[in-house]
Amino acid sequence: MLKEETVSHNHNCEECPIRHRAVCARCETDELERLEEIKYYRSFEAGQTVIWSGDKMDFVGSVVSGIATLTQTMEDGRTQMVGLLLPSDFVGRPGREGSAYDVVATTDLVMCCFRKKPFEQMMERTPHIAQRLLEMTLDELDAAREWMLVLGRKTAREKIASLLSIIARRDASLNLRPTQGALVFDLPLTREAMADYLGLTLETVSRQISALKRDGVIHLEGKRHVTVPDFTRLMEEAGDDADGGMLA
Amino acid sequence: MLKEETVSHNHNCEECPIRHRAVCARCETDELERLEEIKYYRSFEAGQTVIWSGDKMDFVGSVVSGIATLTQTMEDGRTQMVGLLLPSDFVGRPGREGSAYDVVATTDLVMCCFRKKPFEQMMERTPHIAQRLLEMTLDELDAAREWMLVLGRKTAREKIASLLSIIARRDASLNLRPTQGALVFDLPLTREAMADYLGLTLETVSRQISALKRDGVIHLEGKRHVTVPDFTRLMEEAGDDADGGMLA
DNA sequence: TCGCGCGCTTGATCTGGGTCAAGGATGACC
DNA sequence: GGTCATCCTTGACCCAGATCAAGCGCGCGA
Repeated sequence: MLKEETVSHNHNCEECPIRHRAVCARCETDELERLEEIKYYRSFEAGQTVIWSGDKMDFVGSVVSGIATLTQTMEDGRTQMVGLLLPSDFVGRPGREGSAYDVVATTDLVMCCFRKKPFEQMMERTPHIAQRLLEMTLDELDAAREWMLVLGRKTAREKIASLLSIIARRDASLNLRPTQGALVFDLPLTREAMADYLGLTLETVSRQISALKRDGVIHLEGKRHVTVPDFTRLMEEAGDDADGGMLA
Repeated sequence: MLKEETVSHNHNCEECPIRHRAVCARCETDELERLEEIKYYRSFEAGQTVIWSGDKMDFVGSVVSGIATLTQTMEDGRTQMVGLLLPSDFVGRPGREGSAYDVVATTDLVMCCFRKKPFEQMMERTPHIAQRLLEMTLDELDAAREWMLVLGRKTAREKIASLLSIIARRDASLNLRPTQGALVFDLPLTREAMADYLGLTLETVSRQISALKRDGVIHLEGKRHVTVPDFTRLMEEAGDDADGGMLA
């Protein structure tokens, strides 16, 4: 099967693409040097599982490139995605042995990993890291709570529109593309993964995407390439205040 | 209308009932003394709003006694509860001006508050506070993600059972009541509040509670007083692994 | 003691999204 | 170029939970 590969040649932190957004964002040069000593890269192919729920995790790390998902599964197979990990997002929890979720690479994925023990020790000595991690965790908590509203109270159509607007927004902020005019991006998820994120079935996802296309809210090229001619319209379809800060 | 009251006589941190679970759990005596200088108590009556979403928050704090809820509301009135605040839980976010949610007291409530600015400054100088806050935030994130599974994938009956088991568990851990045998507790929420937590209507909540009663999973005295004769049975009804750690 | 309101229950009916089922498109590999 | 698998779409039907509606019971204020 697909074999995971540990990349040996260390990249330089200073020119890391996620340098300014990851856990290490606030670190000084000397702190970076110490981090560099305990870091290593790992690559995963699309579809590979990074960690299984319950497995012992001996590392924490950041997504450098690619996309991963955090999912929870019930005994009977029902699954719910509980997080979408984009570049700069943090994986793992200091101070906990096992992973609470399945982490799966949905695209080819590169992660910058730190061995957990040394990282935890560094955290104690390096407030910049703990501060940044707290800030990131609070942001994730906000995102999770926003998602609770989506899951609990929105219609299927609103759910799809919400997901599209989140992906569009994240994509735009990552690529620093100007927001005016049409937004264009690729869906990083299959219909099934979207369904798992939204608490729907893949059939409903497909139908609602078709409906949004029919109504001119989005435009599709192939199955994955999306154009949003009017972002405000999409926000309305999502049931959000149309003012919601475009610049995260 | 109900008037909020600022309690002036400061209680002593050392003998505070939430001393060992709140943000200050890790603080040394001297750190507590400094906290004590910037702290004050506020009381709210059942039904009062502590903060409105969007309002400027000039404090953060801990729930000392009573219960509050965190809710989000859409323009058309649909509302979703995104958090249940029990004694020792933290309210507010360092490093952010406004509140993202409505915070409402559902029972009479006492909070231990800190002015935000001084608290933020103390956090920088007192790693014990930041560490504890990170730990608590990570726990809340786990809870939010567990709730995403409930909202996205569980049936109405499973949702009710999940809520009951959470309340039972929290109640048991708070009151250090032994878990063996029947669990007994009072529901701190109206049917409507439960519906808002679970992404259901209050009618469905009522019907499912009646059904669980009819099936002997729970026993009701009045509308709020619940007896759970067999906790394992309740966990099964919730769709959870029956092993899920009883001792949080 | 009465009456009123709030929180709750229960019934009847409707409907959004799930389920089951049948293909269609695309791309990898032989 | 054909086969196969994966991902996606669309249709027909069904059901869990929403919606609409009526009424109960308890606590509180007059």
